[in-house]
Amino acid sequence: MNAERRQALEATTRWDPGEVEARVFAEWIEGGYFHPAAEGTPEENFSVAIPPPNVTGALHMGHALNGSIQDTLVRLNRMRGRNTLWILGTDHAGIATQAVVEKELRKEGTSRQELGREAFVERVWAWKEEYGSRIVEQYKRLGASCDYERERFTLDEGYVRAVYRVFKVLYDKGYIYRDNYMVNWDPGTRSAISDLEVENREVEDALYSIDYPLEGSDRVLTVATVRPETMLADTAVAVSPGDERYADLVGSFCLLPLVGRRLPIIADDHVDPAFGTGALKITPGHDVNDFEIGRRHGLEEITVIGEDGRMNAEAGEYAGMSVAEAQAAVVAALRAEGRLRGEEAYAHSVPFSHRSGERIEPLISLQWFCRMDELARPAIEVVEGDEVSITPDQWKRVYLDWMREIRPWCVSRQLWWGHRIPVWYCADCEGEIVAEVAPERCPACGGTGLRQEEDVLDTWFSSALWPFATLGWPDETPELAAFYPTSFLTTAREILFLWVARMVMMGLEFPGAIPFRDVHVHSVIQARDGRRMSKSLGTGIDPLQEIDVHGADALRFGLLAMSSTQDVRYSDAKVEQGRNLANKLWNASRLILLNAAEVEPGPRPVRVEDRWLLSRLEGTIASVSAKLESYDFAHAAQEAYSFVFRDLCDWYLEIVKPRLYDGEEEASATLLYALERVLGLLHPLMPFVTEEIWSYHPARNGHLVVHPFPAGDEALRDEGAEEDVEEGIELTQRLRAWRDLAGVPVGAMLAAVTEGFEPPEFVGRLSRFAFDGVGSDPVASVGPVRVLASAELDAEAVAGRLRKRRQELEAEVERAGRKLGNEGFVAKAPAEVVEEERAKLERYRRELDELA
RNA sequence: GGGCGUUUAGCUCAGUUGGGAGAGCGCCAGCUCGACAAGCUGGAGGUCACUGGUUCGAGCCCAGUAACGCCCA
Repeated sequence: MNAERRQALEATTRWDPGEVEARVFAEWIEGGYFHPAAEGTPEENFSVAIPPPNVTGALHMGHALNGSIQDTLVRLNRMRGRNTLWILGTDHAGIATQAVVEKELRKEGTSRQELGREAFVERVWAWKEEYGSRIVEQYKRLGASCDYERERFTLDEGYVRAVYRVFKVLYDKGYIYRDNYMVNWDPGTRSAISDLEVENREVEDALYSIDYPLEGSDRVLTVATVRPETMLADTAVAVSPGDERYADLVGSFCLLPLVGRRLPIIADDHVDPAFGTGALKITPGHDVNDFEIGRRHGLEEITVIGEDGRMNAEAGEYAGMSVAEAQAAVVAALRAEGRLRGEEAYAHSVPFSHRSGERIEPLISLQWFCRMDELARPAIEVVEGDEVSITPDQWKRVYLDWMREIRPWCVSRQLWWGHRIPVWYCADCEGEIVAEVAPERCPACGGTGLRQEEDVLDTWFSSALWPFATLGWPDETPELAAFYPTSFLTTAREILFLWVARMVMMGLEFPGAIPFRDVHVHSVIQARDGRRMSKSLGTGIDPLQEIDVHGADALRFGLLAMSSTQDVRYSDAKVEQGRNLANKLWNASRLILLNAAEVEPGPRPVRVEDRWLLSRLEGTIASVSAKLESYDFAHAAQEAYSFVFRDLCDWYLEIVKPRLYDGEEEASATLLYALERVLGLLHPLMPFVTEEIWSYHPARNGHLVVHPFPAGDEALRDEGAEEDVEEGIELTQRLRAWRDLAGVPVGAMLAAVTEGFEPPEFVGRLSRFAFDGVGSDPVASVGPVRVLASAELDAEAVAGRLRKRRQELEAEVERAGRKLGNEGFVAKAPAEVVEEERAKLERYRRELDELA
């Protein structure tokens, strides 16, 4: 270390991440450490595909935790010498991105319709070029060691080929088809959305009872509905097949009020005879259940609400009204005709769009669907057989439950931004052509009047191909050969179905292998008050701001430390703990690096405490490694923290200081060796501070990011040393506590003797006791130590302390005695447990005797 | 309606196969001791949601109750 560097290290008494992080990150990029050659096999290599963030998005806490987890494992494996690829990129987020650009257009007083499709799509690309890299840049702030040279986007040219290939193959297999079917129509985005994009919420509505007169009779059939306006599209009334009240009516007709249409009265199992009057109006055009009933009975499907959310021409005099206006008008008309029997408050579950927030309008619409049952079968088997493991365990069941009940997926969206569905319609023969590249003429009739399907694919359709499309599939690229299947995937549970399940299905169907071996579902970080973190609620906490204040290492450590198998609240304290650990490590390193003699680092223990430290370090390395490998990040972080604070700093550095200042070679070599291993161990968790400290280490011969991760060295394990030093530590703490409670001045050196026990040297030094005491009588006992009388001791305080200790011991003797007096315990508990209890009792009795 | 999860110190959370309740933060008292006040030393603080059961012994196992949360329909 030159004089300038030395001076800088001396002067920096507090870890300051600000300038360092950007500089260190640039060094990593320059070194090309994140850009592996496409060599080796997926079994030898380690690869991860990032859950692609939305291109319109900004880094939030979910990304930050997810990124911290991935980067920790990626760095661990890279340091272990595996060829490691972490591929990143963004998805095009059809609805979100289109919405952002449409908003811009509105401000400019224009619209996408005015621009036309081609110009609009160009405009979105321009937006993407300008703002789309924001979130990628933010991942760098976190320290994420992704391969930024292999960044991908779901609308890249190559990626589009993958999407079209998949569409064509699934179409040819008959899985993808076009059908008039009931979909979740989102009036907000004017597009169909999938079941998974719908959220059901409790809503307080009114339940109206309406009398439908029976044909040729004075009787009426009363039905209940929360949507009276849809009665205009009623095509039947249904009752339960077993319902005796209506058995005679099945097969006859009633008349639809306001409209006058004859409605057949049918019997269907779906009707719950206990709900309302047991008679249900059937509106196949506007209700999911009614649609199913309608198809079973071959009912007419009438549509009275249009895609704009307004009543259409079929609604007659109500045409042009919004749904709410129509409802009011229909209710008023029914009341005027005396058909409204009742109205009561009614709470029920209503679907809303996750995309626009608007209430879903179930509509029959011509859409593209993908049948999922065949695709799901193998995806169920690989998880049942643990070929793909999902942890924590509960998520495996959730995945399987959903997969076993899987339904067709509506994959078309009425948008312009996305993968335009690769289907062309022939104007001449009305043929339907599916092709990976635009056909010039119709293969059936040779006609050239081809028109491409207007709709685009659901963004998740392309995201489902992420693990292999990012590696170049459908081409047989070196990347695909080297890195597929990927090693693991970590994600939030909310996209387990939306994304993870679909990746498994597509991976098995296309490259023909599972996309990843392990899926780890991480916790959701909630706001400090336990509410959901959300921009609209104003409860979000910005990870970049936390990085600005505390440093990326602190945030990473904090997030890992607070993560769990359940949801957790964001903990500022844990992030501060991370910051404190970085600072502690920095300062402990300064102590070592500025004072160590110029020696080759290596374990050179001379005293029991040296062997203790080396052994504890081995234990920590083994334990932290095992916890990281099993996705137990919180305990790994906790253990690393505790080793640095307690073992290394509170005890070892305090114990070894005099030898370090004396320039003792053995102590220096051992400390430098331990520091090297600690930096390696902590690097995956806190890459910046460890890399920066490493730059001052005399053994450095390259960046820490590719330094070998410390492997276990069983030869350094020493149980005896661990026991001896732990005993010394405990005694030191008892002596310190005794001093404090006996009111001894802080600096005073106390005289004492030990009986039949030679404590390690550091015990007396750190507790300020001189064990070579001569002369006066013992005035107190602390374990094996007899404290001798001296002027520093306040007799009354000492006596008080003695009384307190005696009370403690009496309570313990009483407790142990009672336990051993229990015949059941002595007879049935394992012998070793009983023996342990006897030994305790003995020890307490002895100390009590000594105090008397 | 079905399923899952949670309830432990003032706060946020750990508690492995049942054998004397832990951490971080906060709190109290003390400490400019040649790395660090983002620090050091010592301390206080818990009817482990509730009820019952199994057991020599339950935070942990079983049954039930309550509150909160999530997913699916």
